[in-house]
Formats: sequence, structure tokens, C-alpha cells
Amino acid sequence: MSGVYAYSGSAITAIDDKGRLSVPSFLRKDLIESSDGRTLCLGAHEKWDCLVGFGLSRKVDMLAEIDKEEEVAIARGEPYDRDAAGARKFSSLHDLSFDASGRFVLPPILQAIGQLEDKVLFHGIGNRFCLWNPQVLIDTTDDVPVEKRMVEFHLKEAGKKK
Amino acid sequence: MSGVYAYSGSAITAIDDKGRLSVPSFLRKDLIESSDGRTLCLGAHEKWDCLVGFGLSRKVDMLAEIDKEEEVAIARGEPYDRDAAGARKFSSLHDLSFDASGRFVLPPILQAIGQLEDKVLFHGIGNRFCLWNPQVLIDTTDDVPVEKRMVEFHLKEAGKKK
DNA sequence: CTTTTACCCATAAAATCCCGTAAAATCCCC
DNA sequence: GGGGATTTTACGGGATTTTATGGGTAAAAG
Repeated sequence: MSGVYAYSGSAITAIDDKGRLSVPSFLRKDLIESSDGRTLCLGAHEKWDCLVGFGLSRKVDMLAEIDKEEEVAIARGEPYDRDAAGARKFSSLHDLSFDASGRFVLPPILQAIGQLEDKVLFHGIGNRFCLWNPQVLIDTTDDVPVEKRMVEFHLKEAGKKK
Repeated sequence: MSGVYAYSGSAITAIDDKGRLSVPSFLRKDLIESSDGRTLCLGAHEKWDCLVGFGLSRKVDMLAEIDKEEEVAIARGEPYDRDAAGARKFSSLHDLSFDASGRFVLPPILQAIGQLEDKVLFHGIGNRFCLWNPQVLIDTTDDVPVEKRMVEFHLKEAGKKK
């Protein structure tokens, strides 16, 4: 339920008719450890048109970050708005639990914010991971440093199945 | 009855004819834990046009915060008025208990202070959560750093049902 | 008595769990 | 290092449980 997690790798999964999707296997072990159970946190990315995810323990870290930022600001004699920081960080963040088979329900609000449709591309970015509509990612690669070839490969793979 | 609670996520609920509303499910477990029972504390937000809520244990934390603020002030040789701080933090704060189905009665004073009408938008900001009249929040999103898309989504959702 | 407040019952919709299966990945033994 | 056996995954579908909310009623307050 704490510690450092370095998420890496990528995979594509499908959203089914009920709005459910599987946590790619390469993320599960870390998520379970980090959350002390089968929980994942998903929210809007601050800059990119995608969702970000991580385990529960990171939420506690985020509270600590706010405390530290406040301390630094106070030491400098600057004002600090805790609630503004909290709203930015937490208001779009949902705790979702996935079942023994690794599946969770994507709340419609996150689906809307993440512009997700039928396919979702997961990829690790260190202490978090991102969830993209692959097409949206393809159309934005100029600003987002990911291997375009990786996205295209996954898209081709996903195309086969359908 | 103590510990760290990181409230996150959002939901919209309705106030019925009797002035009752449901605590969104995503807050209940934490509230029950933090309060050692089905209690939630609600008061006016210091800056925003909304209410803030949290579990009982946070009241104890708030007392500790006053101690710390006083300490800091004394260290700087500044005066500190404990009662003024207490009045600011506690006077609008009501302890409300919700029933087994998660519902509580919103006191008219709080309804007035929060400018709440028929729909209430809850959203976590870390160690607390906010209750907004969604329309008021939409009109304030420039000053309050929440995902505009989140508010708009909930408003649209709530619109459907009615 | 009337009004409020708390508690109980009802229900549709939504979220969660549980079981099944085919494809893919992994193991394992020669 | 193959190739079949076993396990894990990704996904469909149904059953069960929780929610959110309306409505009623008895205890409490005024």
C-alpha cells in the first residue's frame, strides 16, 4: 500500500457494451500492491486529452504534496490556496475497483472527459499511466512524446480482431 | 475515527420535497470511517459560494491546525486570536447524521448559504469535499479550478432525468 | 392539536458480482 | 527447443445487490 511504482509498457483493450474494460495485465500487479486491493484511480490528465491512472497509494502522496507546497509557499510568505490545488488534483479523480478477472466499469463521465470510444490504449509514463482513444493520440502526437509506431501497431492489432 | 482521507470524484444528487438528499456512494465509506458512524459535517466554504463537508475526525484536525497557526504567529511575534479563528472555522459547521440508506436532511441555513436548490453537485478536493449548486459552479469555474467538462456532464445528466 | 423530525417501506435504475468461454500466453517435460 | 498441457487473459451475458429517490407514518416538539 505504498512505495514506488514505475509503470511502463503499453496495451490496447476494448470497452464492451456495458462500458466495462480490462486492466491490461502488465499493470495489475503494481495496482493491486499500490492499492492494497483491486482498485485503480482514474482522472482527467491536466494537459493532454486523455485519462491518467495509478494506484490508491498515490492519492495519499498527492495530499502530502499539497502539504509540502503549502509549506514552501508559507515559508516564502506567499499565499497558497489548498482548496484550489485540491480541486485541480482530486475533483475528476474516481476510485474504481476491478474484479478478479481485472475488469472495471468506466464511469460515463470519465469516458466523456477522456474522449474514449470502443478501444483504449494504456501506456505507462512512470509513476502514472495514460488512457487514450488511440485515434485521438495519433492526431496529437506532435505534442505528446510517444512512439507513433507503437500506437499504429496497437491500432493495427486491434483492427484485426474486429 | 482518524487517519487520512482523500476525497475525490464527483456526483450529482437531488434535494427532494422534504429537503433531504443522499450522500453520494463514493463518499460514504470514508465518512463512516472518519466519523465512527453515519455523520457528516457541513459548513460554509471560506471563499467559494458552496458548502464544504468532511467526516467528524477532521474537526479534531482543525483544532490542531489552530494550535499550529497560533504557534507560527507567536514565533513571528504576531498576535493571534484563537476565538476569531475558531469562529471562522466552526460557527457555520453542522454535524448531520445520515440514515442507513445514506440520506440526510439539509438544514435550511446551509441550503441558503450554499445557494442550493434542487440539484447538488458533490466533488472531492482531497481532505474535504464541496457541495455546489451546479449552475453557480458553472458560472464560477473561472475562479474555481475544476474540470468544466465535469460540471457540464453532470448538468446534462441531471437534465435528462427531469 | 399541528408541525416537524426521524424512521420504515417501496422501487426503478444502476453498479457489482459471478459464471462461462475462446484465444492467447506460459509452463514443462522429453 | 518443440509441442502439447495448463494457466491466464479478454470479453460476453445473466443474476444479485446497492443506490437514489418517492412516499408514508409514528414519535417528538411546539
